[in-house]
Amino acid sequence: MNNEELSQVLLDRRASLDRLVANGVAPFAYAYERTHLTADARALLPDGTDAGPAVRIAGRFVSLRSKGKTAFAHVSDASGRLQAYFRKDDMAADQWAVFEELHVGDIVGVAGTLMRTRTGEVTVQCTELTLLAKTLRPLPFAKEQVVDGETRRYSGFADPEQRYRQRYADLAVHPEVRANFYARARMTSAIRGFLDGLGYLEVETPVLQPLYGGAAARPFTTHHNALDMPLYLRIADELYLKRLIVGGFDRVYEIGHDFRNEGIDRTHNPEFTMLEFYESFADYTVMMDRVEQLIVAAADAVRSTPGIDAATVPTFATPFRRIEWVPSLSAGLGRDVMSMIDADLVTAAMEHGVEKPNTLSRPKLMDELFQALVERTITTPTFVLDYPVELSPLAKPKRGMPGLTERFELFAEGREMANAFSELNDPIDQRQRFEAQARLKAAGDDEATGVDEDYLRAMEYGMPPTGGVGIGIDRLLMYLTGTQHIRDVILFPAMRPE
RNA sequence: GCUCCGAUAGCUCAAUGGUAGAGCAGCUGACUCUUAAUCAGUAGGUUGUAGGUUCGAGUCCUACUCGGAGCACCA
Repeated sequence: MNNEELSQVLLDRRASLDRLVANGVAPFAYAYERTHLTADARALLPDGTDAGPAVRIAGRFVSLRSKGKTAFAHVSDASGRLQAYFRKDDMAADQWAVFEELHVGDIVGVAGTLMRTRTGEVTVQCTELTLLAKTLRPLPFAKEQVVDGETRRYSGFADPEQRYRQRYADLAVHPEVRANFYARARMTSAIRGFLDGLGYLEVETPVLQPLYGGAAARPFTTHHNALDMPLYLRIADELYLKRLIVGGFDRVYEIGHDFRNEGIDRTHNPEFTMLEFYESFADYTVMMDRVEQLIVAAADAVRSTPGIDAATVPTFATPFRRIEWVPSLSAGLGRDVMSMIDADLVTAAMEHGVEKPNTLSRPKLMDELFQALVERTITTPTFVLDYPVELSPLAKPKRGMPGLTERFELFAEGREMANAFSELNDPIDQRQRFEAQARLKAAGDDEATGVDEDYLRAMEYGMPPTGGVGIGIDRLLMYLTGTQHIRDVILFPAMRPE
């Protein structure tokens, strides 16, 4: 890009850079030895004290108020922000000359002693200033004012498109956005700690798979050149994790990305983070306990994250409410769903706003009705138990209830939070389920999966009774932080190219 | 994929079909405890892209691009 294409503000920044270089200042430093994070430095000056020790802090100028021969700025780092005070008489002439070239957004090191201003704010009185990185493009910092304890922003960085496309700028100017991602890391760390504490082994399984399975979804396809074969990006981790159960790792989990080639909206990103965990010798009732404890641990981790409003994070009474799929759907319909003929289900589906019900299979119809009549009404965390076998090709049959499986889903705020079952470990039954799926696929259902012969071979070697759970990490964090858009919990959400 | 809404200065936003503006940021100057600092001055634009209507288009029409909301899809 030549200078004629740059806007005036960008040209001004480059001119400032040129002046610094002409005066022998290196505008992009290699390192800075800081002694304190800003939050730790502030803690060195307790209430009632007006003078403190020398500190060296480093960060970005997020505000700058020049009064001629003095100036105040706020320096922001990962821990927060701290005011710095610059006074011409306290600084070497060449240092003051550097200061006069600085802009909001510049990254600096500030060395000086802690003081308290007339208005009571803890401040570093700068004696040595080091430019660490010159900003050549203005960051859209908002003016801020604290009114009644609340920070009000004026003319901030508000365009959602630009905030997602330039997440670096969004993060740089919005500490509360950074807080969401600190919360995300703390949450996954707490989940790992919880599972590790139970003796689970964290593993990694293939993302590129010759067959996709473990869920009903359209996959992304790709091609391996050397092998000259199609590969699919996984839609679930499930079938590989259960191969590991066969292999003798009796408690395994994976946190990783799944990929589904579907629409993008408030709750869907084409790649998203899934937690799956499998436990030998456990059935789905054990897994309900695990899920309850895991979600409580995740919520505690989010609640304790600095910058997160703890009052907005849900608290939970355990055990969670438990309802059964068939009776709750029958209650919603006002009649026994299992005795309804298909035509009656179509009629009921139309009454409840299901689109084109006559194109749907019986299990899909029932599922649509369940979503409309039951799922959307669930607010507090609730386990829904025992789904029809047609909807659950990988789950064990329900003991004493033909046609149902030992499966539960956890719902909260109308959204699915977890899906789990007593895993099917009978290879003969599993083959029949796969073949039913293969018939659906042959009939044009591109979400149905085929027969995974290798998985069946593994199961034939003997798979212990196993309980398994899948939890969407992004949606769990959305629920715990009260965010409405999945883009707010994913650092770089999918966007069309600019 | 469908419907509606939107795109104007670095940022946030104005502008009956009739000379494209403001605040902040920038630049120049004043100001040695400020905090949306203040004050004075100044500069900054192919109005998302391409066509069309019109004496004249930021504004009206068409198509396209990108985004938002909703719908569809997503067990």
